[in-house]
Amino acid sequence: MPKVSPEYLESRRAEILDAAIVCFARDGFHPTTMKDIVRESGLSPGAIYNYFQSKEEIIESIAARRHEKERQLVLEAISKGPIATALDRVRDAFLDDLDSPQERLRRRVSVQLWAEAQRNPQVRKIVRRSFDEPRKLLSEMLIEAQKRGAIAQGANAEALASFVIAAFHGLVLQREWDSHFSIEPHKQLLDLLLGAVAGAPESAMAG
Amino acid sequence: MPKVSPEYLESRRAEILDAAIVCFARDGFHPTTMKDIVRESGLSPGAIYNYFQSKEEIIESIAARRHEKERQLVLEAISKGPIATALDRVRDAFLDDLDSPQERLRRRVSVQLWAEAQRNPQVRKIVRRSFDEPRKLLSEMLIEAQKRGAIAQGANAEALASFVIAAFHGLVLQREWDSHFSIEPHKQLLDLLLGAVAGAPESAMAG
Amino acid sequence: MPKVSPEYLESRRAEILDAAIVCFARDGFHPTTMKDIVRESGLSPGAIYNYFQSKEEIIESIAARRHEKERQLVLEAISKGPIATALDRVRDAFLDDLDSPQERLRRRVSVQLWAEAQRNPQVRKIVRRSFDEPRKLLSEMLIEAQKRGAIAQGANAEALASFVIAAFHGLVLQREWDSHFSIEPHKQLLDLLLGAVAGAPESAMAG
Amino acid sequence: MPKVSPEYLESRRAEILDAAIVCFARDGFHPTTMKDIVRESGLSPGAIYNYFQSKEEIIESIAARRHEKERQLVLEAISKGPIATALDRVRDAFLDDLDSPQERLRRRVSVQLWAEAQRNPQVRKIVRRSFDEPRKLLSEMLIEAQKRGAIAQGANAEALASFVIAAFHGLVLQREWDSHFSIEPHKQLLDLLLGAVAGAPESAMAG
DNA sequence: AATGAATGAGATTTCATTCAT
DNA sequence: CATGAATGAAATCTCATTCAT
Repeated sequence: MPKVSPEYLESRRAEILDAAIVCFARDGFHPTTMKDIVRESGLSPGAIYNYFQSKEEIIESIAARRHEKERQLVLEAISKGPIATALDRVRDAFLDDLDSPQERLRRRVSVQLWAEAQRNPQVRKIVRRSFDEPRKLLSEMLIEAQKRGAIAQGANAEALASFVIAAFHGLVLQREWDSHFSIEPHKQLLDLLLGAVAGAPESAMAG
Repeated sequence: MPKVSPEYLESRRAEILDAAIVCFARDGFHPTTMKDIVRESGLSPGAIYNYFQSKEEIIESIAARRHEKERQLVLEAISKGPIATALDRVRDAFLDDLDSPQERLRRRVSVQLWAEAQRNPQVRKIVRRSFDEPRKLLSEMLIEAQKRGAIAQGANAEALASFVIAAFHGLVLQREWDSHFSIEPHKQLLDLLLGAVAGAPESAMAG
Repeated sequence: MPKVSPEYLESRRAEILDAAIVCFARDGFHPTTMKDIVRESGLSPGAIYNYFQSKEEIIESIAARRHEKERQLVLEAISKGPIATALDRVRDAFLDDLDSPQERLRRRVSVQLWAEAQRNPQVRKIVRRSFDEPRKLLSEMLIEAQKRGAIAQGANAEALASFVIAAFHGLVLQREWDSHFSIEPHKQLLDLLLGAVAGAPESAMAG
Repeated sequence: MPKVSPEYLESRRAEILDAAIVCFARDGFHPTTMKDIVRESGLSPGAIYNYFQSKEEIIESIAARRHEKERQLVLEAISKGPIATALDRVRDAFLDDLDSPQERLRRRVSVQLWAEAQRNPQVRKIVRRSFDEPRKLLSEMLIEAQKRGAIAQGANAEALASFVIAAFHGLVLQREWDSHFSIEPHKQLLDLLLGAVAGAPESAMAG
């Protein structure tokens, strides 16, 4: 099976990552063995090592792909409509797929990545970026909103962006572990908070 | 030859758990070897196995201890002052020690536990409880506040409790991975949210 | 589709062997991978396997080629001049190229072959021949010299041939590993020995 | 099996090295698997790795032990008798055990070490020393002999030492691979050479 | 003839756990 | 109760070789 197209190679890489995600979501990075990934992917060990240098590199590639995916999600949500409702679109983009099985699988792996970031510097770098960049994008958007007067001048845009992201991450966890979880009430609370910020007196919001 | 006091036994167990936490916070559960724990604790492998049946049991004990600790934190915060300011006390109890090094160590292990819950049923049970019980305590308190009229009647107490906890969990992650993190602005946003809930019209809060 | 000249095939084989020698001289037979040889030769794995059935066959071909080369060296040195100075010519033929980089590369592979002969019967056969045949050639030459009276009658021609070869092999090793090595003094010692043998009383040389 | 004596540990190390030597002499370093060593030693893989960090370290330890052994052999031969016959004793010490099966095993491993020195820097260091140090010891002895007038003043002591060692190494190889090998004639040739050096005119021996 | 992706047996090493002392 | 050497199943990764194209 010689000289195949770059697209073929890329799709093989993706296949392997998808198989690995299934395994990692089930068992976590370390208890998952290469044999598990071999079984799930239907390839041979050697084939996998033709595409990735090590298990670590698979994990790091998943982290990178995940990060890129989220960045796109934010960027698209922001750009794909009137600026006034951008935050709503971001909110929906993230919260809505908390219920998609496919996405839950990936969110479980995100939780693994938060844990893995503690020991793997490469993963840590990507996880840091996955916190920093969305916060920056969101907070730029909020500053824009302030300029338009849609949000109180005194509001601390960066903190608000940060807080919204924190809430989202916390909800990811609850989606997994809290037996009473449902999305809708949290959306309303988020809106309530944003509404409150919109009208907040300066003193309440100083950074 | 045996015959030592139960207190001695308990303090030995605690020593081992403390040593394990140091290791787990650094490397995660699975990459940490029993040898690491042996080194950190200064005990021998045999000694450790006299107190715990397995590495899994150490992890589960840490999860249980952690859970119990948090439950106490909520209970104390609620009971140790006027009910009107209980939520403030809970908020402070949790947020303030996000900056204590000792506590950060333990929070890092909490992140590991979220990941581990995916594969270890025993840990999952404890993690579930650590989501459910605090939510229940908080939401009971909020319902109490509603009865007193301190919060709008229409507010969805359970969702609010849940949301506050989600935000806290998200902040634990940011404390670790976001390079711009500081607590204070988030406290203010939390207060803003609670203030908004207190005065919210029923329609905005229907569960 | 095949149909290429035997010369082409032979030159391809030689290319591969040359590339392999570079690798083997650097890393030894077993640590050298086929991938290394692929890289060094610029061919593909499949191409190499069209010329050799296995890595072992490459090693054995190198051994055979090496052996043949040395046999020629002795034969030429002996035949290319007056018999009286044949031994000098052999001596020079072998010692002089101990300083050629090309030849050092090949000598390094000879050392590998000595080691490999321990486990690979085919290589062992060739290595044995590479000890036996030159010894035989040399010793026949010495017997000739005895008949002419150039060497004492009592001299043990076979042992002397053997000893001269031993010294040469030892010098190959020293050339590689002894930091103080230089050829010239050893040539003189060899001459001194041969001179002594020429005039030795029978008693000193009985086989 | 806790807390055993350092002697016990040392003897276990030696056992492992002895088992490894048997395997290495049979198959060479790289084709020998850890499983082979496990089988030969009767220990478990884990046990072996309690004493050596890697297979490489086993090889290096064998090299070091071998080197030390030879150094002792030279030192003892030199010091254990009248200086006038020291060279004879060295000669005998080395040549005589070329026929001992135990020693042949070890010599086979020496050949492996010469090959291995090409790629393993640690082994190379030891092999270099095993060439340099004996040469130095021998040549100091020869210089002493010159001072006493037992050897011609003009003789190049260092080259002679070097040559004698080369011959010995070459004989190690022949012992293994030459089907006609026997020691005795070579001893006589060595003596003849030394005798010739003893009486050589200065011009023939200038370094 | 050439290519190079795929194979899969097998190599080295680790590590949770045991148990003789 | 403590020790730590020993165990051995299993993990990650390699690499000679094949074969569809």
